[in-house]
Amino acid sequence: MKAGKAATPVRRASIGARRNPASQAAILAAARAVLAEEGYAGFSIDAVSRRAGAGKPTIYRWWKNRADLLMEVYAAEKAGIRAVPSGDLAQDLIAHTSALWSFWCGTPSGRTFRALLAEAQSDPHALAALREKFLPERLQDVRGLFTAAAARGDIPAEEVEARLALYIGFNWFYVLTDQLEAGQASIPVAMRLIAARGGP
Amino acid sequence: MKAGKAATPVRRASIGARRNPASQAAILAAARAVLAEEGYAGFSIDAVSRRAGAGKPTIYRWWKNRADLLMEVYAAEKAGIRAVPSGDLAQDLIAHTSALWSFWCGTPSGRTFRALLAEAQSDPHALAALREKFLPERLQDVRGLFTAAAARGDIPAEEVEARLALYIGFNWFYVLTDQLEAGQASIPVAMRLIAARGGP
DNA sequence: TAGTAACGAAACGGAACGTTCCGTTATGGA
DNA sequence: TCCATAACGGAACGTTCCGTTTCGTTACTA
Repeated sequence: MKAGKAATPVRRASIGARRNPASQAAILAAARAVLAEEGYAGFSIDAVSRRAGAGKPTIYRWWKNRADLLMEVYAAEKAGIRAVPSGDLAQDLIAHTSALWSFWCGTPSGRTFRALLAEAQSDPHALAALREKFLPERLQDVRGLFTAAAARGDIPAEEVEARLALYIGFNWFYVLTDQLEAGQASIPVAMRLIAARGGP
Repeated sequence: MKAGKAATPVRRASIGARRNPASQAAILAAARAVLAEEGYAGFSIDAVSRRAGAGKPTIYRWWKNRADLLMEVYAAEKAGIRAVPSGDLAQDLIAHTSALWSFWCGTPSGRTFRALLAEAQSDPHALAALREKFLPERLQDVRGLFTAAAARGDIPAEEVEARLALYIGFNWFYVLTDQLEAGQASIPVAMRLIAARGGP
């Protein structure tokens, strides 16, 4: 058996004068598989095309570039990590971070996310999409934790942005250096600092 | 005049059976210029080779790959940002961060650093070099700020790693999203949180 | 003086990009 | 019922870049 051959070498013929959702699904699954097995280094449109048994034009019919495809691969996996404020910001942040890191380690999503950040460094359009669409959507929940804490008076409202930046950066540092496993002990300490009350 | 033509189209002939330091310097300067003008997207060995008037084998004679060259470009610029603990961790961090962001904005180094992080996402060797050599060297000073604060008893010694991670990530988030200009207001707030005393 | 090795230039094979053709397929409007 | 339409997979396009090899030239070094 050839290494890397998918369980779905099925080709999909045309279904007429409209796009075939089965092709979109097959391409997404193939992209996910390639990222899981090869990482960003092995992620190419050609590789995804071969793996999916799909033509490259079909890929570009659904997504306008690599970054676009990567974002949808990530979004398709980002399952049920919801964050509902409990009244204790530090505990909420610890729980959410643990869940996020498990998600990043237990699925191809950590690699997908790293690929996404890398892609944004060479493609200005990808960076804009990351900043203006992807991140706001993905950070909606965790931002809610901070605004809820500010509404309770636990943290100053004008410090939400800085604390959110601390939170995001903390996660990025560990995922980008591939140190999620070793860094778990830092989570509670860091989250308590981010969630610290303002005044003395 | 052609856009992007350097001020040094000088070719350097052989100086005998030994490597010519002038070639190394010209290549570094060309790499810096390409990164400044084109960013990571336009940074290729071919582009640097053309710009420097040097052959590609000469580049690979001095550096073993792109990441290696990028790291030296960064190191060659990282001039005199020294951090000496003053006795107030928060103030030290604020001062150091302001200097770092000015350095990243006022030179090609911000772009170089982004390129370096991107490169490390697709090249395992680059990631290892980043983690085990580049970062420890670059972070020596700022780590010293934290250990000095711990020695004074201002922060717990066992929290140095987590606080350092918060610090690094904070900077990475703003540089990777190209938001250094807009994010300056967050610096004092974030640094005070990172430097907060432990106990109540 | 003969040997050696770096120099710039050019070309290599391989991979990937994003696009363009091709013949096939099946829908949906006339 | 028929036919224009458009997506399908596949192949090939031209371009760019990688890292390496080959070449004639240059000038130290032993």
